[in-house]
Amino acid sequence: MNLPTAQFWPVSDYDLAATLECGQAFRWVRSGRGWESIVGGRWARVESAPGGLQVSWMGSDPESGWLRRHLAADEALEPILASFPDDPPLRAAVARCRGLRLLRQEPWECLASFICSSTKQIVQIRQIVAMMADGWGAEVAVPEGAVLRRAFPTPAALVAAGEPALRACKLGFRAPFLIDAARRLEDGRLNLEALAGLDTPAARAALMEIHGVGRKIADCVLLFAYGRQDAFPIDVWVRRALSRLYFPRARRLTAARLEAFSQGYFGPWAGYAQQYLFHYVRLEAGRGVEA
DNA sequence: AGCCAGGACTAAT
DNA sequence: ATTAGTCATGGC
Repeated sequence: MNLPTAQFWPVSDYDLAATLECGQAFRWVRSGRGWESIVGGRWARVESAPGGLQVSWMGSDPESGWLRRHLAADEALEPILASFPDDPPLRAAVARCRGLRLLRQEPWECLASFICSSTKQIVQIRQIVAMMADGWGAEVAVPEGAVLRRAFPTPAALVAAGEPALRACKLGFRAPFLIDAARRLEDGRLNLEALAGLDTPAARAALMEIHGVGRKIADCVLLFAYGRQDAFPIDVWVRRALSRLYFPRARRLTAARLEAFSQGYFGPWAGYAQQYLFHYVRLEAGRGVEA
């Protein structure tokens, strides 16, 4: 009954550590030699194995599409990497981060997490998300000894929790932003499912109606939850990467300049290229990836 | 101890 | 149309 289903997936070019700890998602936690998380309200675990991934999830349903989709395990990485511009920065990033995949996240969890992310370190974002799940996430079935046992809280649960309770989770000034987002989903002013049917600029504009969601956070959601490769989040690290690697002697780089460059230069998998650059410069910065 | 973090908003130039 | 100040909190 309360037993997980296990499968081996043959997959090449999959670096779990890079994928799960590169700051695109915040709920995958180490569990022995692998990682576990709650994905779409279901407990899951993944571990690297010779020639692929050893995965398990809670329940007896052998249907694994939801987990394959989340982990992007069916995506061929080779053509993606081959599409990158052949320049020194990306060659170095691919050499260092090969096997990094973009996950396909639940839109609400992704949106809520990145609302919490502004001027926070990745390790802190993980803590905040964990506290919110512990506080208001629904219990899910998990195997014995599991590290995680609660789903990410629903919008209604966070509205009910209220701003003071969210501030107690160290959200600070982001607490009212998160509640604004949750209310918009509750009353239908924002429909995350409908965003899938909009083009990227329209979907971005819809997300940016939320107080506390600007261009960068909107692009994170578009890329990490909707797979929009024309979304290119530029945070402090990517800004540094772009300016150092591609504009080494520009004195003053405006956001508009960097955005224009990122839109034209990186090709059909620009979002992927962005994450390779992000992870690469953080690794180079020295223990940039949190413990 | 001080600087910085996967920013965004508002008000003042 | 750009720029400065502000917001909260903690890792390093």
